[in-house]
Amino acid sequence: MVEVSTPLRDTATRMLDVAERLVQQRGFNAFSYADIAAELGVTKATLHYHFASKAALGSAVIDRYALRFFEALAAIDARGGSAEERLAGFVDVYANVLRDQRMCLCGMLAADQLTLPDSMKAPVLEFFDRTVAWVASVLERGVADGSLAPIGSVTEAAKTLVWSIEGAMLVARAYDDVPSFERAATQLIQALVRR
Amino acid sequence: MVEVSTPLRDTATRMLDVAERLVQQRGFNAFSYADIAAELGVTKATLHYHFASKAALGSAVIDRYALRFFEALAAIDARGGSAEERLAGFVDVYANVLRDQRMCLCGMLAADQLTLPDSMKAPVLEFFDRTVAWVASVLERGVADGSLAPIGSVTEAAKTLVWSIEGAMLVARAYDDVPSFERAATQLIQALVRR
DNA sequence: GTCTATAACGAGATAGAC
DNA sequence: GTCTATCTCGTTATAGAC
Repeated sequence: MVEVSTPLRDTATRMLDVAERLVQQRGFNAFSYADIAAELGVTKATLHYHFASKAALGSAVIDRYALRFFEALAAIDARGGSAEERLAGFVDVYANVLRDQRMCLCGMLAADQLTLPDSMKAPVLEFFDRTVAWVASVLERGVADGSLAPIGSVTEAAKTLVWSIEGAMLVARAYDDVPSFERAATQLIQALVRR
Repeated sequence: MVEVSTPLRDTATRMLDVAERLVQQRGFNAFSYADIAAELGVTKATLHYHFASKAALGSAVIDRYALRFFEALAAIDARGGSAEERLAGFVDVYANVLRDQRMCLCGMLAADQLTLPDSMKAPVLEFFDRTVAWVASVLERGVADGSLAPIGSVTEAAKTLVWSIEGAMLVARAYDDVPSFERAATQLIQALVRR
């Protein structure tokens, strides 16, 4: 029997929710335990019980974000569709984050890279490695069926697309201009389509 | 007669130098007056004499950075050359910043946008507006002589290029991988070349 | 123009009661 | 699991001597 009096999300989970949003909106160095505590209506000491240090909290935020992100990419694959449709789905994952006035978590952490706790540095790069690998797999499919014609190697083209989308997201968010992000992303994909 | 005993750069200028580098490397929220004071061998109080607040310092950093950046773009124009050559020169400006392990100042501040002092927010967006306008002028030239064939409008293509280069720079810096930045930028430009 | 000294506050983190 | 209370340190900023 499920305990019905259990809150929908426990404190640790709600803490991750708030921390994730604050990192995406403000960066790792521009939020504090006090910010989260105020929002959740608990004390800072409570938060330290769940995540002893800010570094531990940050690592947990990355882990959960990456888990969900790559689940979303797997869902795109599961849906099937052409390479071009999959790339559109990929862009839509980013657009949905941006609509929430958030930057990609790892794009934000890339900006903070030099000041991050050591334990957080590698996971950020792994996120990009895996993302580029997924996009490369989509480009492979498009090259195989003749629908896509990237300029350099598939891996280089994937890297260019992912890194570029991060930049479009970064600047579009500063303008609070989601449509411009979508136009830029569409242009980047069109550059890969055989014409 | 020039005063020869004058230091090569006065304190205010050296302060701007250090602050600029720290913003580009660490972000606006991850450096302090104490960091600059330690590096220059003066006290924090001395720094507050030159720039009363961190917001004033930040604004001065943006102003000087923008001045130099658009001088560099003007120099590219003065040199003449094809649209493609001018875009290569544009990318080289960014690559030289990246070689110093720095992010574009305004790209970094775009990440910090939500937490910036109000006085710094508009200048960051103006930097991007002006940069896109310059790139658009180069694309116009390329379209006019038939060497370039951007996918959408010239302005949209310029926006895509500038925002994408910011992202390539952001992620490449996290990897400390300048060659990958240059390959990505080359691909972005190639996508604009008539083939 | 630079200094010493300090104010006023917020950060991350811990001890120990409940 | 959450609280109160506290520690230590770093932050921006100012007053006033030199």
